[in-house]
Formats: sequence, structure tokens, C-alpha cells
Amino acid sequence: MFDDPRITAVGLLVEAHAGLSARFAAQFEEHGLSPVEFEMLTRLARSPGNQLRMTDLAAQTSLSTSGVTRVVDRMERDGLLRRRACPSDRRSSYAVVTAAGLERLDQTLPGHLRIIEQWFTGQLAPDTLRVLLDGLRQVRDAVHPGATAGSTEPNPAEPTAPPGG
Amino acid sequence: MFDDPRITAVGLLVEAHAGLSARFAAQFEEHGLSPVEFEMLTRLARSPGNQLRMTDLAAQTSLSTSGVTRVVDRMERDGLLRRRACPSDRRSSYAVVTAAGLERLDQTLPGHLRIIEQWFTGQLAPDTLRVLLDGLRQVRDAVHPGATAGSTEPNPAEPTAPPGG
DNA sequence: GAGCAACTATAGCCGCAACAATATTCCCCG
DNA sequence: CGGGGAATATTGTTGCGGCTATAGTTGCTC
Repeated sequence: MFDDPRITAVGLLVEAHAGLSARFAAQFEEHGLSPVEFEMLTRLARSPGNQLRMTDLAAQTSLSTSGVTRVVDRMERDGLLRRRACPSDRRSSYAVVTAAGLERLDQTLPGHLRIIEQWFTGQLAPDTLRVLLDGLRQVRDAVHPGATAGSTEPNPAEPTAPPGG
Repeated sequence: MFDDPRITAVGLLVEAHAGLSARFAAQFEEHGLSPVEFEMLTRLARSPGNQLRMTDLAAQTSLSTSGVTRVVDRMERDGLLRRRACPSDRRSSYAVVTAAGLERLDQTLPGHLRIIEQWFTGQLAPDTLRVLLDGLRQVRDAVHPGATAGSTEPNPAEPTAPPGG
């Protein structure tokens, strides 16, 4: 029953993910970041103006809106982010990456890429990697986490509301 | 910078994993189980005597020993598990799956396998799946989460101490 | 323009899990 | 046999994050 190939398949996916996540977390910690904080920084840094409304930030990450409120609280306290009132909609506020935040991200990214290379992509022959990524993409497209989706997509640019002026 | 293929690769792995996890969690919930509880049940059910010492249970799962203490508390309260004193070592105690626990697992497993088939293995051509699993195995073996490892392994049987008698 | 539903961010409350501290038991070594 | 260090499980403490409630804002409808 438990040696069903499907169980094995899920086990491999889960363990590979868990192992990589642990490596990532360790490297993030060297730079004083948690995984969520790194995620926030990357999401914001790839957005126009290095900013995103709280709601959109939540939609693009693994956190709820209240979760975003709190992680932004912490990162603002640490000087990595800054809240900015949205001029066109007084309900909204932007989270903006500060210079310190960008700098921190710049310090962190090279090591992150190196770790991916070392423990993931570099472990596989090019053909294997290609097929593996195709397969993951098919699965991803099928399950479509919805809110979590979009990370590998081009760039939503203006997800719901225009930044206005 | 952010469209680096390595970033994309990790994104796919993370999103595929997140999407599948969400599907699993929803199905577990139909049977009144959380993902950790399901994990505990499967680990115990595949162990000799349907039991494992608290420490070994922690070593084989994603939880710390105190985490195991508490989830076993809850599951014992719900009648899925039972604590049993270890006769050969009075420091240790076993977590044993009850009949109700086994029954719950039997109710949950078919649907779980069906979901894996539906959203993961069944999404891929046999060749693709084979290569993908090989790749995941290579990555898994490389990162070797250590404690988390072993889920797809045969069976540790007696990880640290002999059950004795 | 007034009313109302939807949207946005936040705060209260709760459960979960990791870390550290603690109590008990075991085993090695003399 | 006795002492000390390791092992085992539990509990206290802490932080995180989801859900719900809430307050403020917007835009639609009449």
C-alpha cells in the first residue's frame, strides 16, 4: 500500500522541495532575511517602481493580506520597506523597497543563485533538467495555485488597479 | 536578473509543490485530518506494529520532538493514536495507531492516491514522469534533508534503539 | 446626492510549531 | 555501587500567520 509509485512520487517532490527550502533558508539567514522576506523583496523589486499595493503583494505571495500587513510591519521597522499612501485610492497603500532593501537583495541574490545551481539545476544533466522543468510546468499549470501563481510569469505589471498619479 | 532560468526553475518546483499540497490538504480535511496528522498516520502505519517511539517519529517527519508531543496529544485526544510505555526504556514511549486511526487512514488513502493521479502523475507522459522522478531523486539525494529523508526509503524498522521486550 | 455593496488595510484572537529549559531515565566508567 | 553525561519526553515561552471583525474609502445605482 505504501510503496505505491504515486506515494513515492509525491515523497520525492516533497523531500526535494523541503531540502532545497532548507538550503535557501540557511543562506537567507546569513543575510538576515527569512524566506517570506526574501519573497517580498523579490516580488516588489521586479514590479514597476519597486512597489506594490498590499493586496497585490498578498495575491502574488503565499501570505494572506493580514500576513502581508505584519511582514511589512517588520520589514518597515528594519528599514527594508516603506509604506507609501496611494494617491489615487485612499484605501490602498504601497509597500516600496527602500535603498537598503534593494541593497540587501543584491547581497543575497548571487548566493541564492549559486545555491540553486549547486543543489538543483547543477545536479542534473541538461536534458534531464529540461524534461523535469517541463513536467513541473505541466503540473503547476494543472493545479494552478491561483494566488500563488504568476511568479514565473512575465510580469503582471498592473494586476488590478492602475498606480494612477 | 529575475528572469534567470534558475529562478524560474525554483519557482516551478515551489508552485507545483504548493499547488499539490493545497489539493492534498483539502482532501485530508474532508476526512478530518491535517497534513501533519496524515503524515503521522502513514509513518506509523508503515512501521512494524503500527508504532514508533516519539523520537523516531520526529526524526522521520517534518516536526521537532516537541511538535510530535503536541500533535500526538491532539491525535490521542481524537482517538487516532495511543501512547504506550516502552517496556525496555522507561524514558521512551510509543505512539501506536488505534483501530480508529487505521480506519481513518483507510478512508483517506484512496482519495489521496486519486488526487495524486489526477493532478500529478496523470498529468505527464510516462517518459516525462520517469525522467522527472529520476531528476527529483537526484536532487533529493543531493540535499538530503537528513531528518526528513527516509520517507521513500524501504523501512528503517529499528532506527536507533531495539524495541526490546 | 444618498444609500449600499464591494474593496482595502489593519487589529483581535487563535492555533501551530520551534527553541530552550526541565525532569526522568539510562548507560558508561571508575 | 555511584557519579556524570547522554538520551527522551514534556512544558514554558515566543513568534508567525490565518480567520474574522472592523473602520475607512470607493464607486455604482437610483
